[in-house]
Amino acid sequence: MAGGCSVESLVPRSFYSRDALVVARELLGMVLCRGEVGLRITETEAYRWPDDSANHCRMGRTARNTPMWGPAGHAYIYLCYGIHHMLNLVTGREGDGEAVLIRAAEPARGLRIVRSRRRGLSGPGLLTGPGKVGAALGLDLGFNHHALYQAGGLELRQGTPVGQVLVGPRVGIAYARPEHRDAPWRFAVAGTPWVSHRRALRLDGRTP
DNA sequence: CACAGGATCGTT
DNA sequence: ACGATCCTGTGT
Repeated sequence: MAGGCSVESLVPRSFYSRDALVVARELLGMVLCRGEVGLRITETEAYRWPDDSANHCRMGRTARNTPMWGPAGHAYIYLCYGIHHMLNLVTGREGDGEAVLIRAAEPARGLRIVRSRRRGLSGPGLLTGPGKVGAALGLDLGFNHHALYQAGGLELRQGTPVGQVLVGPRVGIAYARPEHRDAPWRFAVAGTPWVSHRRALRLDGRTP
């Protein structure tokens, strides 16, 4: 009906069925759509399997992390600090516990609605942070397990190519083992203010 | 710009 | 108890 996002093609299921590191990088520039709102992804983090002590799946299967063990292309959403709904996209092979966290985006469509869901704010502070992205999309736990490759509800659509890519360590995982805490598994679009914790990022050696 | 503290609740 | 966080207030 009202979905002006549909001019871009849906990202197919096969896109997600690869290593979280590959998917995290390629998600940059793609557009998350829900109703009138479209958000162009500018920052992601990969949570890998099996060797990642920062992963919610590190302790094995629990009620919360159930979606991460399922098929790729579905949403894993969890409540952080009792307040924020964090959006992850499940990646890899079914039975692996891996996903990509969407950490930041820039508004592509529906800025009015985004601002209304974000206290009327303007500028990069609107969408630079995973809790902010969840709020801007109006997400809650009802979107857990949702298939992003199907039209309707929450969708991922093809966007515009990105230029150079920034890489750096993931945020908020000080508890992880050093080799995982310091691993450059965070990715961001270079040259845009719509990215969080930019200080810890550097230009990636091998960018197009 | 940097840092401290509170909010708030499902998960472990 | 503790978060893959955010916002506000205070100080440089």
